[in-house]
Amino acid sequence: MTKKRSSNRPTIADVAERAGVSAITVSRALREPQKVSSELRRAIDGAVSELNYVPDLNARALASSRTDVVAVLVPSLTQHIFSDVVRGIYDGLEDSGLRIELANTRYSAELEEQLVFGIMRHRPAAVIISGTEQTARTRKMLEAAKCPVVQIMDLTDDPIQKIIGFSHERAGLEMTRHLIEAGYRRIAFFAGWMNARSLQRHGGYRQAMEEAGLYDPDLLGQRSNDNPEFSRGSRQDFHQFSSTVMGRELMLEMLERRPDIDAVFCNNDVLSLGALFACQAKGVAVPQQVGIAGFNDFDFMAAAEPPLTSIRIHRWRCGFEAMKAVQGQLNGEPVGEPVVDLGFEIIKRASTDRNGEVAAAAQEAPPLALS
Amino acid sequence: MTKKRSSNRPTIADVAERAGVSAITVSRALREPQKVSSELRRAIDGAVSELNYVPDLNARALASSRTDVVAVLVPSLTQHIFSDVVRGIYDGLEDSGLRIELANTRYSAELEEQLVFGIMRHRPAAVIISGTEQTARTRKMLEAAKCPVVQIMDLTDDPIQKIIGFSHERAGLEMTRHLIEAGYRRIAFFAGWMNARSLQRHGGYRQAMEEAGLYDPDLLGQRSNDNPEFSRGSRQDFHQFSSTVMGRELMLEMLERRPDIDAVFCNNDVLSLGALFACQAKGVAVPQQVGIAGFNDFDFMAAAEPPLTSIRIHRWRCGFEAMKAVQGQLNGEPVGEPVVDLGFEIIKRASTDRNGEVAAAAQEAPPLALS
DNA sequence: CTGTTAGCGCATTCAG
DNA sequence: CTGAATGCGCTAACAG
Repeated sequence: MTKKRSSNRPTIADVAERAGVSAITVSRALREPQKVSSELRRAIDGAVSELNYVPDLNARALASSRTDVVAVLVPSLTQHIFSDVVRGIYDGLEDSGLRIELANTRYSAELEEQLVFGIMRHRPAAVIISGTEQTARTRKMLEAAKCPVVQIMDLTDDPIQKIIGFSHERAGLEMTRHLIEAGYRRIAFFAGWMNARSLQRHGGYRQAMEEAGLYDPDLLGQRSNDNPEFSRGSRQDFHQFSSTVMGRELMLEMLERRPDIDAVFCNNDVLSLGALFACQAKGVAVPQQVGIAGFNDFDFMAAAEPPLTSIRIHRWRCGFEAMKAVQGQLNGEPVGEPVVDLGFEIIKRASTDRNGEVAAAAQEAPPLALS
Repeated sequence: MTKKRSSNRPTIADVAERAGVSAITVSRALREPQKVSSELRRAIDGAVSELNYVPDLNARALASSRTDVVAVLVPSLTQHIFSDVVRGIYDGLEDSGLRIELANTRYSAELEEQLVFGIMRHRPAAVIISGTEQTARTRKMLEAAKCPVVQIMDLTDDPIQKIIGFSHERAGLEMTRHLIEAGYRRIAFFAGWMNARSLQRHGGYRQAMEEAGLYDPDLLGQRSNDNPEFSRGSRQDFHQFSSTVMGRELMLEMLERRPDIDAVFCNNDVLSLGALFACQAKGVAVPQQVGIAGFNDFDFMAAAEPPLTSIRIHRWRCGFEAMKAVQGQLNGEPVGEPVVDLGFEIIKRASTDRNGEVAAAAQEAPPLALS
């Protein structure tokens, strides 16, 4: 009878035999070297490299009912805001030996639920998930998972376990106040893709405008969300809805429809870039005739002509801290603060500098340091 | 004696008992429903949902020595070129039930080798990996893996199994020829982060320039690659090296050092955007005084003022096709063509339209009225 | 510090 | 179409 061993990869038993020890000693030498005498350790290491032994993590997962996979769910892979978050997560990995299973929820709570269900079958070591709009079933699965769960990129009083993010509403509020203080009055809001967080930002904008007696619902630039492309099967993603092209279109339309506007607050830097190009194309002076502000503070905002005002959010850090929180809990540390507010900063640049204050300062220290 | 069962999740045996069948029938009903009578299937489905049974994929992986994990390795998560590829890969997943383990190689072949080693311990169903610059050991591991391996985003005569991409050298060549045909002569090349593919693009540029007797090595704008930040532990990624800020800096430097240049071919659209802003800041007319071309054709290129010429590459499709190729092989289909060239398109826009052929009317607009 | 025993939960034979 | 026996490769729990 032939042995069942379909693959002829060496197993831990082969290593044990070769090193003249038992399998469990090999297992220990690999996972907790300090618990094995250096003599045996040397023999085992030798056998491992001679045999080219590679542990089977699936078997390990089954035997120990633990894995080294951290599941990460984000609504988009192409919006830099999330790719930066994901990069922060990866940078937080370092040499932890953990691995990332990344899932794309496409801003759909239903799809997210399906993905979480699939992920649970893997028994992940931890879950990092964006936002707070999980379905009831998703939340239940996550609560039942008995592993660290960290929500990111938003805030709530009622996190599943822990949430690390910032207030979109306050950010929208403060930026709008900045625009009002700068002297702008008819401030449009460009929405792009209206997800829950966009709505919060708009809520802040609305509050600030109402406080100042300036709110006008007509000053909203957006596209319908009722687009069949957003359905699950879509391959288009929704990325076209927060594109520079759309920012340009929205601005051209707004200049046509409401030529009296004197500023636009864009829900997304990418839109604000398009708005700037529209102004350039129409000969509209920024910031004198129209002020422009974005959201996220991507790198191009500082490089634009004129440099564009934005809200710097700590997206990289959000991912990084989430990963560190996961690792801490995996090491047995307590959960700590359930709500971590990373804050944000209003970065004032020339595009909203109607009175030339920033420009005056910039005379002394040019924004771009050349080599 | 207590049962070992640490977790009290239901197992396939519990379902079997409840449904009055054997475990293997449950297993089959779940994986190949058509091989089980509809009567039993109903009973099993009932038991599954009553018990809330969720199969343990780690056990399945161990028993079948197969997994549903596709490992994907890319050099960066934040450059849109790769986030678009990754999105294509995800869009290709559809309902295949496959999962993605995504790894970030940070443009380091050594890190890539370590990551591949780690991934192999998971016995992935397939591997999708960017480029052709794997180390010898990486290649060996991949060849030994006995699973589908697809390389992407480049071409080579000697793929590990299959490669899907396009020729960076030809793209560089054809864009440079376009610039020369448009009447430009002193054409600078902005490199940004000089990886293997950037070098190929530059090779194409150089060839075209030499053919025309125009090559001048002094017309290169780049930053040193010998930056310690690029080392493995870096949290900065190299993203600053292909940023809009850097494009602006490179252009300002070049205008200073070689005021005679009449065009720049940027290795990356993001750089070209910065170059455009630099021209605007200095009052340099695009495309009349200086032509600008990029690489990738990101969405903002069409929205810029003036719209920017670029090379459209099929990055989304590259990811999508790679995923489809993987699925095909997993379904037992042959590998097919080992080298799949997806090509590229030169997208000519106003920024290189020196003679006003593309958009005569669009250039009527008055010069930018910005400070 | 090291070894023995006994599974982890499922899928692969091969029978019926 | 269904089932019984067996082991995938590793590690937990105890013992020595």
